[in-house]
Amino acid sequence: MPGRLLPRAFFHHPPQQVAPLLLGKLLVHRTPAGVLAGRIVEAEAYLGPHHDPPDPAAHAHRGPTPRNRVLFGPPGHAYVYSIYGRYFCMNISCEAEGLAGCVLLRALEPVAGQAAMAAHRGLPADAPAPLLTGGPGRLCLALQICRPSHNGLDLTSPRSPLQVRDDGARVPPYRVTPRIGIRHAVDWPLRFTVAGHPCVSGPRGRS
DNA sequence: CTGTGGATTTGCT
DNA sequence: GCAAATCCACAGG
Repeated sequence: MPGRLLPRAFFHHPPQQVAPLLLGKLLVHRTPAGVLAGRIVEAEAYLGPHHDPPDPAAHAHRGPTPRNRVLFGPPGHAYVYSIYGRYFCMNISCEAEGLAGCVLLRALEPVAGQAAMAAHRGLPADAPAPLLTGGPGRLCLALQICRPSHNGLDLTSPRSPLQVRDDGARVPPYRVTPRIGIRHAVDWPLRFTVAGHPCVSGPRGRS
């Protein structure tokens, strides 16, 4: 397994602070069939309901529900939810227990298990990387992350099949933009993208 | 290249 | 009932 497991303290901060630090880190999924891993190149922060002003785009903004309860638990856990009935998206809980900030992982650069990722996505083995993991729904399909199996997993446990690791790569130069695909707070600068990376989602990897 | 609509979970009004 | 942190297929220019 490449690199060092990120400790819980890494996530014990507000999401707008954690999100840019996640750029360049590895999301690693150990499966019975092999390791699937990608480097994070795009992430969005969603603020908890304690924040002033409240973040109307966050799932947690109306308080805990059966779906979002892991956001209100300790930091460093996976929050996986289904969207539009077809796809899954993955977040990492941040801040102290009771504070429901999180970071949505929106795009990865494939690092290990590319052929398996392509198969999971229903694409030929030599499909271009952006089609494998460029987008929040795509990366969950490629890495086989779904609800309920992965929802609530502790990403900082050495025994967890799903981890975030640091292989020593520096945080790359990045841009800050408004978040994608939301209808509220559309101008809040909470999206962090690796500058010019082809796997960043949106038209032509919109910066 | 652009735009449109379908698939069908979850939770709130 | 409907809106939502999406992706894909397909139509038209």
